[in-house]
Amino acid sequence: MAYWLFKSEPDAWSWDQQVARGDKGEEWTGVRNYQARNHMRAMQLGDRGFFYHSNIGKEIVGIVEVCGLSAPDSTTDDPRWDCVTIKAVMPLARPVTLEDCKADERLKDMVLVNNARLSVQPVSDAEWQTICKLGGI
DNA sequence: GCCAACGTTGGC
DNA sequence: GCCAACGTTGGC
Repeated sequence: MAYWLFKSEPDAWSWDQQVARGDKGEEWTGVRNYQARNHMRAMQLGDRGFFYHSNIGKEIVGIVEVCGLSAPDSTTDDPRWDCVTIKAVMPLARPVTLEDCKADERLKDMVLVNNARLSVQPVSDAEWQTICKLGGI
């Protein structure tokens, strides 16, 4: 199983909204970046991801699961763009901030730390474990 | 609100 | 295929 990180501005789509969708999940529409799209195409059902609030909070707040494979993004007619569907699994007991990640030697290679602008990112097994621990899970 | 970093577009 | 211009993201 692979691990990922999904970024969202809570103004546009927040963790609370994601939780409210329940097991139906939510299509992760609106990604218009090839790298991010390619990550979504590589996702398998059951893959887990962190849910990160950008701009406001700048923290990882929860864990999501891929419950729908990459499919055409319904918000555009442009056939280049796909998206997966994700559902909330559980919140972190303690949010892990970007600052926390930058301060932790074990997380210095995280994409979140090094490539702020990529909205869908891979997370390594070790990084996943570290953040879960920091998050009180 | 600013601005650096980065990705995309489009003219050549 | 290059690269300048432009738009967007996101941390500060």
